Amino acid sequence: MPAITPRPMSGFPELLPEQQLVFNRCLDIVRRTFERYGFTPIETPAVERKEVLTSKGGNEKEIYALSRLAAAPGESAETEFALHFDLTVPLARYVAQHKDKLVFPFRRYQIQKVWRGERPQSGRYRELYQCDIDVIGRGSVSLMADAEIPSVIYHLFREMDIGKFVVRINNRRLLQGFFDLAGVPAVCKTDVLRTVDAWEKIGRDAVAQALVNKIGLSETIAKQVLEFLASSRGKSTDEVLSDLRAQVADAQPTDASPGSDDFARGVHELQTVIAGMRSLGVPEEYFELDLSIARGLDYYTGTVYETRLVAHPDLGSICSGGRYDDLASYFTDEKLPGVGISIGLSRLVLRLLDAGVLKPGPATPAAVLVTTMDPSHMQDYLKIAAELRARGIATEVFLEKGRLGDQLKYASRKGFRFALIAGEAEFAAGQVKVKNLATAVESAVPREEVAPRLAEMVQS
RNA sequence: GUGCCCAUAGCUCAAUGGCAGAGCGCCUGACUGUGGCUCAGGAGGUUGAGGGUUCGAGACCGUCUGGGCACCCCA
Repeated sequence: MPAITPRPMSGFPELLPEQQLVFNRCLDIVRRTFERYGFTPIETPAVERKEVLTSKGGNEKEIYALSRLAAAPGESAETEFALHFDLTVPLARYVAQHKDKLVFPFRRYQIQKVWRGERPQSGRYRELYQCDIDVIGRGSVSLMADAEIPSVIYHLFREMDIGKFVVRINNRRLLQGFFDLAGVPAVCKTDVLRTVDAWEKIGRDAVAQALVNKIGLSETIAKQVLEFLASSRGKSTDEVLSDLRAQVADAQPTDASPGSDDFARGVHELQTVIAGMRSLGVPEEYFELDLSIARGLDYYTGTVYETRLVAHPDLGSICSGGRYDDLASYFTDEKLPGVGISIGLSRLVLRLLDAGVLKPGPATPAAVLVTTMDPSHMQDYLKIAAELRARGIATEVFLEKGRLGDQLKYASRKGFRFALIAGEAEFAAGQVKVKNLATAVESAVPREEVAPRLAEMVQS
């Protein structure tokens, strides 16, 4: 009997090799796309000081702290560190700490695991990968950065081949301005945004009820808010924009409704960002102006994004973010505005594997298995493998003893595309047999041409 | 933290309170120079744990542990 029975740890996903390869391919696409837009990588420690992590009023119950298993007498096993639960807080600390050495606008990407001490459920993990990009300015950041972000997302998910998706976009300033104009009390605006954000989940009627009963809006104002938020449904982007411009013209700024400035500015921002997205090549059918997108987090001040898979709305938002006025107010007095987005890659890839949208392939990164039918020729097998690797062909040599049948079985189970077979007969003839494992077709190749020929075959 | 549901072989699941099983997977052989297919065989279980009811519990009852789902929050 073994001393310890291995058990899965709920919320800490781990993958089989064929799944891990799919996951890593997605990671590669994310990284390549980020770099194609000039985002530069950074990595921060898995832990931060507790004071840093709790600075934004993060939910302390969901933060894992670091402690030692034992402490010397009189010492505490506690440490001042805890695991980061997102990458935004560490980024804020990092930028504030290094701002005099960084070049602004600072465009960084960060792909790391984060930890959340919550009860796991489907698609909710306690350890997960986040992939973040942000553009951070000193004092200001161009609105065109807001347009670049959805372009990155578009190209990234297209390459990942995960089916049709829609980046939904809105502007918080516009919403805030509208709320002012509609007479929503200032203290309620955050609550209204949060409630509105649940529209998709609980439906229009429930939102209406919550606005009146929980937040205390008057029936009239609640109705006005709801009608506005729903007014983008089923309309083209340009229709919504022209409706909004008409409303800007109607809204006369008064002391009673100071929001008209914000409203007008929000509409203008949205318009500018959408024009930028179009120039960057985001097709019309992959984005959507949706006035009901609010995002629950309160630090967003302008553009906000959410991305959904059309065929899998149950996944929720697979990628979301927005613009904020001040990234690091807890760590520096200097104003550092920015815009960014975060992809929850663990949720995305694991759920897509589960749903069969992404299909696991081979359980090996190698394309070729060199079989070793005749151990007395082991040195030849190793040389062939070295030649293949020198040409960049991922190659494994079957190093154990085994019948050829067993070696081919190993090859097909692991999903190699080609097996090289050579025994006494082939060596005598100066040849090597290349077997395509999918088609079972074998071809004899002169020994010295093996590497170039396979390079071609692996390509196609 | 609150509520609901679940726990039998590696996986998916059967078994009226009466001998713990099937399919898939895995291993071996048919096959010492050819994988997938087929056939034959094999391994694998303290029925999550420990109590109670009973002549008898995988099943019924309560306790613990683990897991899933919803709320909360968010990726």
